[in-house]
Amino acid sequence: MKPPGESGFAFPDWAYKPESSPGSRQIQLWHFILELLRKEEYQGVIAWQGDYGEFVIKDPDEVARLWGARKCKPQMNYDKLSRALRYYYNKRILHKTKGKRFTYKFNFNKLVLVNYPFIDMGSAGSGVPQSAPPVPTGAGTHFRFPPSTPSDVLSPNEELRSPGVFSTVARRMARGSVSDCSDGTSVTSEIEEGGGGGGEERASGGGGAGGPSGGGFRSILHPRLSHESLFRMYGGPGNPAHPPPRPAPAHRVHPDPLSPFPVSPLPGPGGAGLLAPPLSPALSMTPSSHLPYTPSPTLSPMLGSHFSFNPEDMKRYLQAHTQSVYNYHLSPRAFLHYPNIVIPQPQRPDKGINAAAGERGAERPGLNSHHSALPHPHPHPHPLHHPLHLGEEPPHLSPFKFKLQPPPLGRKQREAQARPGSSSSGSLSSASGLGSSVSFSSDLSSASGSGLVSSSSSSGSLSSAGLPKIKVEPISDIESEEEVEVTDISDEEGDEREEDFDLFYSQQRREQQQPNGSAAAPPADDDLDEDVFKAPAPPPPGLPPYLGPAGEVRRPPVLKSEPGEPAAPLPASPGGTKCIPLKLRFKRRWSEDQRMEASAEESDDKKVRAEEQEAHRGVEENGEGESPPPASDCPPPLAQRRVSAELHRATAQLSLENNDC
DNA sequence: GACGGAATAC
DNA sequence: GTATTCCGTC
Repeated sequence: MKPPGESGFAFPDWAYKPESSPGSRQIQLWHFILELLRKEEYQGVIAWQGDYGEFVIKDPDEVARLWGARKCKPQMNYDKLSRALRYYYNKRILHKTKGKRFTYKFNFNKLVLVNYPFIDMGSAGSGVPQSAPPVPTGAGTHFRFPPSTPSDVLSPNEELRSPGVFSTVARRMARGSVSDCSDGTSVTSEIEEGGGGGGEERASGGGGAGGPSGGGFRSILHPRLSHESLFRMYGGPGNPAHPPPRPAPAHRVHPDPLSPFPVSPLPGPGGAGLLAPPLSPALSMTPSSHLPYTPSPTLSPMLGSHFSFNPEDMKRYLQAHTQSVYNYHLSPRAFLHYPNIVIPQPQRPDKGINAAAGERGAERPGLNSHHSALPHPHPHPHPLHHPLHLGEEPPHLSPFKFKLQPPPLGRKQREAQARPGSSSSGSLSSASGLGSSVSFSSDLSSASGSGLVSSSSSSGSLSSAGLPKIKVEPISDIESEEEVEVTDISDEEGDEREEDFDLFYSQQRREQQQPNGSAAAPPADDDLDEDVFKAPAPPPPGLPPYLGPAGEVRRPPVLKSEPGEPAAPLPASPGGTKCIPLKLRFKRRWSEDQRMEASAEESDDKKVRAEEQEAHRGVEENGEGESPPPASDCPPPLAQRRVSAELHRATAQLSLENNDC
């Protein structure tokens, strides 16, 4: 009905996109496996089995042969293929089901996050019970991982038998799966991009199955896509097939309207049904330990049916997983890859975040304490978690300031504070390291996006990726919970987890433990983090605080609790006995001035920021002239002039004062 | 059968 | 980076 480009995309493009598998220009083995798995004709050689995500290779040789054919490796055999599969263990894409021959299991967690970085989980503030209802996949059940369209989801009837769920492209791919090198491969590699090719629907495809979908996946693949794209793609819960690009929807940010869930993130008592999304086996793949959740087959209408890469499913899946993942110590790092991922924001004003909830280990199954795992450390209603849009974001669309959130606490701090019950008083609301950590990561992006991070004179590193220099690793221990049967990745996992936590916490600690931090505070002592979190590090000496007057913005209210004024170590009063460094004095003064001005003028953010930057620039020059200013925006002449004047005045004054010391 | 190191190809 | 190939080990 529709041109391939727009019609059902069933099989996510990324599965075949080179970009999705760096280093590999062809279909990846796991893609291939999935492909076979979903095709009835191959049920005889490979099929889903047992647990969710678990499959068995009934005919290793045949599978190998097929794989070999696809890859033009006639010499392929199960031994080799299995080697390849084993490599997936490390990547956590797969693991072996021990004790069962030729039986492996997908780790969809990994797959999803890795391949759906664009998925916005913002609406996930809602509460998807982390305990996803298991999908009863009886033997032979169709667990359609990849191929599925919204229509599938919406029409359970069809789902179980429509092989046609494959999009045209997918189908072609499918064909390719069995084709020999002669043409299959080439076709494969070509069409994937095209999407424009004619549609040859082979299997029962025909009309409905491939049904309309919300635009191509392709379009949203870009890691830096904005919410618009995302939501456009989703088409909103109500209308999955929403093709028309909406003009910069105002609700793009965590639009409740788009949330498939009720306003309240909390699964009301017994409200489970509502909260139970058609989760994929993915979740249950790691049912293990932490989640003594009770399977409730009745939860979702589609539950038993299938899980697919359908955006809806994926979204739900991710949301759910996000929740669970936090409880299970998902590595924040995983999210660092994807600034666009907006972690669910509980935004629940109430709350005492017993965040510790999110704490490792002790999970209360049915509970939603996990929400508190993602608390917004800031009281502000501000959607600080605004995903990074970098330059792409029209100014008018970004009514939010980007603020860096308190960096993560260090391990010690964490232990001290985030401990169970983590007194940590409301202040570090965060308690829940993870939640914050995540938001932190996204904030990082923001910061960098604002040009506040890159600084270092350097090239346009900013533009290149828009991402802060964060050392990211492909690993995503999304799975802190491994099944018993899972292969041994335990140690590595644990370590990573630790690390991840540290990453986050140490950042916070840095900020928190350095009352005297703002001005001086080079990354100081934080062990392992430095190399990982380059960007968020406290504003380098030469850099202006993120925004706003130094005194205000820099230190998040939550941290404010004690003696920790930025310039803290120094007497609050200018006339203090101590000798305040020129720089600091200036800063303070400047802040004051700014504040006054601000109140008087209500100048907008941008301006202030610019001014501030200017100011600091001035400081640098006057003072120790440390690092070059972020070659960023050019402040409005007006402001600049004013700033300049102000600067001079203040500087002079300060100089005088300084002499007293 | 399963695992994983090492070298290598792409 | 993702396989493929070999191969030794359990």
